[in-house]
Amino acid sequence: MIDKTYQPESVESRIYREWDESGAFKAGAGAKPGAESFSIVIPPPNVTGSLHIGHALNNTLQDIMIRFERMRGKDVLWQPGLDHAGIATQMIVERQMAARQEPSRREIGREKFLEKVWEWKAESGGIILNQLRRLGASCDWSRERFTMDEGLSRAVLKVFVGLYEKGLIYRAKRLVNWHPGLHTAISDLEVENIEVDGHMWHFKYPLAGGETYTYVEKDEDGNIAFSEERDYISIATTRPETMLGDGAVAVHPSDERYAPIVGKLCEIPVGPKEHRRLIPIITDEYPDPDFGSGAVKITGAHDFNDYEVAKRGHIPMYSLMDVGGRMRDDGAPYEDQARIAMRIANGEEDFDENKIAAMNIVPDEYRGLDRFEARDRIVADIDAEGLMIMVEDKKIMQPHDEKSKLVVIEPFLTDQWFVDAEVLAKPAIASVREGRTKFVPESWQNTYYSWMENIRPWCISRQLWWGHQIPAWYGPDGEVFVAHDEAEANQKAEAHYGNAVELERDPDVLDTWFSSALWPFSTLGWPDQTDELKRYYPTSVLVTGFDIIFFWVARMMMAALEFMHEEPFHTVYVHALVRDEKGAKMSKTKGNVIDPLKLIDEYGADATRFTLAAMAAQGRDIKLAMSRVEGYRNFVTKLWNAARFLEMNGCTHVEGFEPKALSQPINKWIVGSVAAAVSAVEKGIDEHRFNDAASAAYDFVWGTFCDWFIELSKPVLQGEDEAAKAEMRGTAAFVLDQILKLLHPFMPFVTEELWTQTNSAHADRSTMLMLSEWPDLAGLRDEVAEAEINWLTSVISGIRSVRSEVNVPAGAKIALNIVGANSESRARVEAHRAAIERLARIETITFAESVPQASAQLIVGEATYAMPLEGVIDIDAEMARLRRDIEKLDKDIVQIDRKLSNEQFVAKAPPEIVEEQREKLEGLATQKSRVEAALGRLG
RNA sequence: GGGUGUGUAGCUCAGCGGGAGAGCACUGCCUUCACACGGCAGGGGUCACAGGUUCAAUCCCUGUCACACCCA
Repeated sequence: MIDKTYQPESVESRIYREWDESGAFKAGAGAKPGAESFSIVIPPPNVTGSLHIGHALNNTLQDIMIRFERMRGKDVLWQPGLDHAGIATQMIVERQMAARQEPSRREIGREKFLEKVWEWKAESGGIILNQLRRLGASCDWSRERFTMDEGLSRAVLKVFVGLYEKGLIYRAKRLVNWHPGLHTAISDLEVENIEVDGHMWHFKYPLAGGETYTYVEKDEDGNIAFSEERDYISIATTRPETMLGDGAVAVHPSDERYAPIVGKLCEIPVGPKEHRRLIPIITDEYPDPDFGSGAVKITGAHDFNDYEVAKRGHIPMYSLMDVGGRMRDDGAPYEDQARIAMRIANGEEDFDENKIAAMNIVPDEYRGLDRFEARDRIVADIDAEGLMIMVEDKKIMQPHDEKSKLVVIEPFLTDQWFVDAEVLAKPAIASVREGRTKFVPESWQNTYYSWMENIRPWCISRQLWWGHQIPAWYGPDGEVFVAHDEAEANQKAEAHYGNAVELERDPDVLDTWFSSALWPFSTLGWPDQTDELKRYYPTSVLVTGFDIIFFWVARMMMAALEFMHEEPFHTVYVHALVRDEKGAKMSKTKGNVIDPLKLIDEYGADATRFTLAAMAAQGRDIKLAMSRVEGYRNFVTKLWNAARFLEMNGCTHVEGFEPKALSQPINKWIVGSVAAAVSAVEKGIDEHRFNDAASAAYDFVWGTFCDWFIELSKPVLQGEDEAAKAEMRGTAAFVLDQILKLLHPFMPFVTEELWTQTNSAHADRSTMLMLSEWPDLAGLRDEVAEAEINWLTSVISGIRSVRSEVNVPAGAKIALNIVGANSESRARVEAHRAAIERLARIETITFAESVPQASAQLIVGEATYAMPLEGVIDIDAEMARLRRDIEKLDKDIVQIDRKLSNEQFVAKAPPEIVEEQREKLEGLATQKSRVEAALGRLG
């Protein structure tokens, strides 16, 4: 006996365990012999992560496709796993060590520290994978992979060495984004520019030797608007502390205001007076003459734009800060260094990158200060000297670390490893251009192109310990040997030097995304040519949010094309971002996060999944409203109760049930309808229109099966005709089975539970629902039966509507007189007499010659359905109702009439459209005359 | 500043060249033997605004306004 109510919390974990223990999640489970493969690699969640609503959506959609294709008999693999999240994980473990007052990682050393990280991973890492289980995700857990696994690490090594040997990975001193809190480089993508309140300071940079010039500003017509003698050039900056590292002042070559002083020297107005550095005034295309004073300071080591200018102009790039963002406190005293810098500025001394890097030109009084404290001191010192022109309050874009959004990122000149992404991007762009990989919705390809076409070198080294250590060894003279392991490096070194030397391995690790980029093939065993690689690569579809198109999708495309020579997936389905009800992005700080686990606790995993699927319309964000979740929870209950009804009415499976051999129109109609619903769901999932698929299933189950079929079945099931009863019971059981299959990809738990509970003598329960075959119901549509049931539902709805509008008490049974019915309608009435009586609350049905006095009247087709309601009926209300009907019909008639009397329409519109309109007009006119006649009988 | 997307019922959203739809909310009626997490019936919209293309525009084009996101 099916329980009175469905309790998701008591069912879900048990069913999940049963699936798992039976091996139903395993790659290829349920596949038909020789089936084509269908594979998805999960976007590997972060090992430190926990399930948020975006994951819930992402994985629900994947699971829908996976379960659907598995039931269709394909050879399915859903590959799960985790990435190692270099920065986040290392931070968590370090924080934990600090909290326990244990020695720091530097004190215990790299090896011991990594042991601790692995311990942490074993204990508390990957919580999210268990949370995915609660959602019902049917991944092949036996194949779980981790980016730091031995196998995946081998893939990383092979890719690194391979790219290095092709010259696509190189080491260079470049300006990178530096995280002063973590002391590591990060990639461009890990930086978020945030608008903050800042200042723009305007300073005087005095000309060398007290020289002067006439500064002239002209208006648009070329007339002199302003003119004065100056002994300085005005420079504006938002980061005064970087002035210390200026290598030049640049103006635009066309800027006439500064033409007299180009090539001269000016003084950086900070530091001990007697040793102030002089820097040249140069021209470059970069300064915008209309912005500020038109002159900009060039600090190559601390600004990305300046870096380019400095490279072009061979301007020295002085590094000012240490790895923690403090002003440098190393090297020789300022006085010595400034002297050398002066000779360089005067062209008296040559310089190279390394020589400049070794110099510390921070004046002694600022050394060791935090960058922001140094800023305050420098501003105060310049102001005290009277060289500050003004300070503006200004909104400035400040780079922050993308994760915490708290630490200000500094451009920092260091030696790092880079991938030459430009070369790798070319084939990856072509793959999408030429349609081998498609984005759904298509518009996301533009995002992909714009990123890929302007791609910059990818900084892949991180100054961390947790991650894949870079396979590069340095000889005593700094010569680099990139190799798969130390032995190979030693061989290479020996070949290079002619004798064995001591090598030192690069201490840095690779960006986590470097290993994630290999995910679609490294998880399948590459670099080994495994059976799985052959079966499941390339994967079928990648499901992801737009926010990692750059981080991940683009990089997987590049890596796969380079090493597999084939795209990693045919389709990239980009799903929506889940927002709160008001459309705001969910964030912990705003406190508007919806925890999917709480949703599952409260409404069940099925309702949670169904909601996400039903709202996953392409190209639009999801604003998640609780009322929707509640609505779909009700849907789960509805299904449950429908199954209970069938059970209570003996609707069990019939041996050898054949849906094509039914005799009763209701049964023919419902099997045809479920077939249509199955097609609609298939189409929706195939086209990644999950909301269409979900609503097709919902509408059929609730609106057709429950609201009509079950109601229409009651008179039969409770009647005397045993043959009709038997056919209906078999049909009902059959249709319920189809419904369970149809809904299973969306609502796996409740459907699996009902599949078990509706087991009976002749039911096909040879497998669990999860591994059962997807319905094949071709050829079940029956238009004759459909027309008949449509007629029946129109008559019943019509009568109900009339009753309600003329205020017939809901419980009152009334008489029905049918006038003017043709033989078809008469036959239909006879066939469905019991249903009409029951569902429309009719006492007796009779065929009459004329409409009785004081009747409410309904027109369906050619016949009039009269309800004599002498004494009960409100004649005025009935007349008003009929007049309203006529008015409505009139409005439609006028509209179509206008169309048809337009010669242009008749001449130019397609003939079938014109014909359709004519037929519609005719139908409306007939209907109108009948309603008018009905009205006439009352008046 | 550049780009992308979105403005449709009170709310959340489908539809996207030929009759304006769903869920929730709302109104009325119904404790009818699957389900009140229910049933039946109903009200509610110049489809942001202004032009244009078309026989025909919520849908295509242009512009305006508003909002959101991405990139500088």
